[in-house]
Amino acid sequence: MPTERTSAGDPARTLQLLWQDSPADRPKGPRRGLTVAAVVTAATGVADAEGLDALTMRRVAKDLGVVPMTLYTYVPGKAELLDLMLDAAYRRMPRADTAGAPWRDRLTAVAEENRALYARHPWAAAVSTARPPLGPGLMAKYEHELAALDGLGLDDVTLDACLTHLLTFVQAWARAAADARAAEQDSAMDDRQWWEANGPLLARVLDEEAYPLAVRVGAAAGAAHGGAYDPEHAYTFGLGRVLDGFAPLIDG
Amino acid sequence: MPTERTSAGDPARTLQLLWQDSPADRPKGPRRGLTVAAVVTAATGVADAEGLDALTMRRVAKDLGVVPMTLYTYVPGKAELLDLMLDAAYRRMPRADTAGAPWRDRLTAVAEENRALYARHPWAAAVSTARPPLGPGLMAKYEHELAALDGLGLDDVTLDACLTHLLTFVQAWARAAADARAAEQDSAMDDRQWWEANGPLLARVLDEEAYPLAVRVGAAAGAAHGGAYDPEHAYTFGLGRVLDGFAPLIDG
DNA sequence: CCTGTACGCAGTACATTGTACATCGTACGG
DNA sequence: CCGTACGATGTACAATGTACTGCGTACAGG
Repeated sequence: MPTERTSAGDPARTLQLLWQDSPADRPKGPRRGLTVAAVVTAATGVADAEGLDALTMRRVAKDLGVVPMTLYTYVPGKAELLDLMLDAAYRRMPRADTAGAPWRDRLTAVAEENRALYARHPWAAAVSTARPPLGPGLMAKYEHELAALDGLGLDDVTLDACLTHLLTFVQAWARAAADARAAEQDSAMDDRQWWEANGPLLARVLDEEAYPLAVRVGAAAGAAHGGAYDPEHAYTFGLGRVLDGFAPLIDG
Repeated sequence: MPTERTSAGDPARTLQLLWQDSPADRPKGPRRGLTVAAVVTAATGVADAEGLDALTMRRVAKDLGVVPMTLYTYVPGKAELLDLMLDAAYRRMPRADTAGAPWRDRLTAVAEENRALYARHPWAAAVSTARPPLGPGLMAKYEHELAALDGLGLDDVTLDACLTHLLTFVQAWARAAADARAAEQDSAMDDRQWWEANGPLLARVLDEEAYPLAVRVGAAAGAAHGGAYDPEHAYTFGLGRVLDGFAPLIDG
């Protein structure tokens, strides 16, 4: 099961698809029953509703009423389809204009936009973008987010590093939240039930003398969040730390 | 391809394996040719050398000179095997004693220990620990890392949140670094070659008027790191931001 | 109008995965 | 000395991405 990754296909073909470089309709042959956009939309629908694991070529084809192999006349393969899905998702992101606002508000807005992206498309958090899909969606997103950090006195390299750091935090958080939801679904146990199932067993082997801090802090954290992982708290706390981490660079 | 996840199996059985609750040898039947530890070691070796994708039950069995199904007499399934692998890796982590050192040094040491873990076991970064393997390795790790943050005036809930934030950063960084390496291997192109392949094609469609910041900052960042993603810089910069983010909470 | 050809669509097929199931053989307790 | 419990084996299945092979369609040139 390879990790899902963008830009795993042929660069030229992928870029052509991303920028729709060839609107030149082929006159020969039977009429096309679908469009690339329709395939991307269907695939996104599957991934949104049932996760990346459920995103199979067979499933997308079924939703479109065609046989699996038909998809391959629109898209070179699953890797390129993922690129198209992600760039399209980027393209659809709302981009609030926060020009003139304090920098913390501007960066908070960027974080929120990304959080909303992952809320709408949880699968997007799981995709590795070591080599991003170089499409119009990513470009618009990058330009917009750089603007939120521009003019604060940071040099370009630091500016890029700050943006990467912020986006890495939001993505890591989204992954953790999605993983928690997935674990809950797969095990048919919520966090509380899971701890209730493990706690007594763990207590039998766990030497409280050996792990005093773990027991004390673990209990406190568990009690504070109702015994469960609390994504909301992790996000709020983490974003605060990230912004405080930027302050020395920006405020001087 | 489900996301790799810990604690996906039966809690009771998993905990028993993790804590080796039943050293009671069964007298009946043929002698056991292997041990659970041998299976875990072999599996870790495969994952270390060739990544999680290459970690298949067949492959581990082959390395051990047995038929795939034999593994199932030692381990309930692949999910539990992953738990054992991860907890064992946690158990083997060196834990430096930094008592008395300044808090930044102590947290830097924790970060370094985790970075070393992911350097030795890149697959560990990819495993979701939404529900961690509750074994002796994790407990020792948790206790040790809490100690690095204890006594700084943080309440227990904040202490736990800070540790989570730090570990999330290191893991996210390790994932990015591993993804970059994997992309390089799979595509047989390093970052520079990839950009050389995509750059000219991208230039044809990319309107520089439309994305001035992206072009400017992208060029600057690319030039600074030799045209490639620079994990070392991302780690150093990111860890600095994380620690600066804690400063207001700790230094007051 | 007619026909050749290029191309969209469909069906079959294969390698790879985790693991359920049934079978076989071993070696200790009585 | 032998029954039985249990470890090891081999076969089998469902799901996946996608290569390959046809089949039929519909436009271009005559």
